[in-house]
Amino acid sequence: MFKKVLVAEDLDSISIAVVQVLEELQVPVIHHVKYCDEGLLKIKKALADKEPYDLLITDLSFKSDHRKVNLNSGDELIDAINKVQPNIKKIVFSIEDKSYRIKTLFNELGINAYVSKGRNSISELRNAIEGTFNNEEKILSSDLSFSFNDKSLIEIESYDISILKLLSQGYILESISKEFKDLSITPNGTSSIEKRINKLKIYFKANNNVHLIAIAKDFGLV
Amino acid sequence: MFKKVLVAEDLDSISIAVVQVLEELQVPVIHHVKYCDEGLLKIKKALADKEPYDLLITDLSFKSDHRKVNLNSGDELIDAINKVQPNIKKIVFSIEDKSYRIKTLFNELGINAYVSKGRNSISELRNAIEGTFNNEEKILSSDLSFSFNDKSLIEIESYDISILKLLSQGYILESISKEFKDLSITPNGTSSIEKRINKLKIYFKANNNVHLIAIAKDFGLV
DNA sequence: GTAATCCTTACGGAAACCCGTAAATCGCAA
DNA sequence: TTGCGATTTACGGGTTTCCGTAAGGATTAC
Repeated sequence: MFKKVLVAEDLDSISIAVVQVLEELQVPVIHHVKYCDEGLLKIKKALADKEPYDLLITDLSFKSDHRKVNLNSGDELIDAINKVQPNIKKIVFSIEDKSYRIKTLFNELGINAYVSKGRNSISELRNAIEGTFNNEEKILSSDLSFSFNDKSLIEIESYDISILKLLSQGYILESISKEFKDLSITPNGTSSIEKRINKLKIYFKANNNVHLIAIAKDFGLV
Repeated sequence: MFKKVLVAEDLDSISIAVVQVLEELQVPVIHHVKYCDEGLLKIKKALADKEPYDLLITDLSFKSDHRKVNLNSGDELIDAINKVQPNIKKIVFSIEDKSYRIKTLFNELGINAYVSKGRNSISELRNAIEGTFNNEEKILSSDLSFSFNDKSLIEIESYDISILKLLSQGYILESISKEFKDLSITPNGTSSIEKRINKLKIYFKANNNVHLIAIAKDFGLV
């Protein structure tokens, strides 16, 4: 079993249960942080001491409070860790259940397992830890039923996300066009952007822009 | 201390910790349900058996799964319980931290304490349970700093929420007006609704309707 | 080398919005 | 009843979205 595990989870009510699972699995060294920044520090320190962690279990969303932080989310934490210790095993344990979000975690951040917090997530988490230790690939808790071949949501690319983001910030078509020109993102004609928004509206069955953004928010795209 | 407590919480990772707290407080009977419907059933059963619960601790949001349910949220559960056992003490334990939401829980559903899930929520929860037992009123976990006299968000009433809801569902002004006429909600002229939306835009510093809905979503108003 | 296709951009009219002003209605008190 | 103030509704013009059509440019097929 893993020898040294780091848990990044802000909610104390949840971390208790996670640590319990690790103890049951006889992991000798279990560390727990409530902020992403702390997590990165511990990883770096352990590397410098030549006693690196072999597993990270992290949440995605962290509450913000008075404390000023650099890393705001589990995504950012993983990204930062990948730069210093890319070979560490990574399990994400989060409430998120949108396939779009989860797919990018596997494909872009190279996580080993995803467990969604739910009614039986503790046993799912245990399975994921054991599976990861046995080098299984792309472990998904069983209540998530989407397939990695499902092209439906993966077709929505970062270009679309950018449009949705700007729309949700109150930009009008013309401003988006200008912004894209400044960032040299193409296509950037108002008409092309308009067409793309139209496709999104058809795809999401939205009546208008307002509706579209509401749906995008529900899907966690922005 | 309380004699019989019901915990309604779908995430197993959290309920473990909540039950632990209750055990530490020497509560003799602790029951736990993962669905709101079950919760209501247990309350009714206990009443019929003349052994009613004296405390309810519930989450607000419950994940939906294959199971068909009547009650979808903690709000609905509390509302239903209030109809059969209004005198039961009620503590809400949720991630939600928007003052608007929390105020309505106290004012309209008559809860006794609100604890927001956070980095030290377990001790906060313990305090809330003890405070509720000692008949303290309107207990709020300490990381929530808003005051009940703060008029800023409470001014947004259900009328505004209705408008935002319909907007987020893709309704145009005219449709909203018609809908309000059907439901005999006044004012219902397109112009009045327009004006109200305008106020909301000023209040939330939104550039347009799209922006407004994005903000409303972030605030958890819809 | 030409044609077919796709992608980007442009244009125009109708619908919906945005925003200010003016008229109508309602509640209340003199 | 009358008059006043506040709220609700109506109206109008400018802006943006919405949606179809089409021109220009790049890539691919033949």
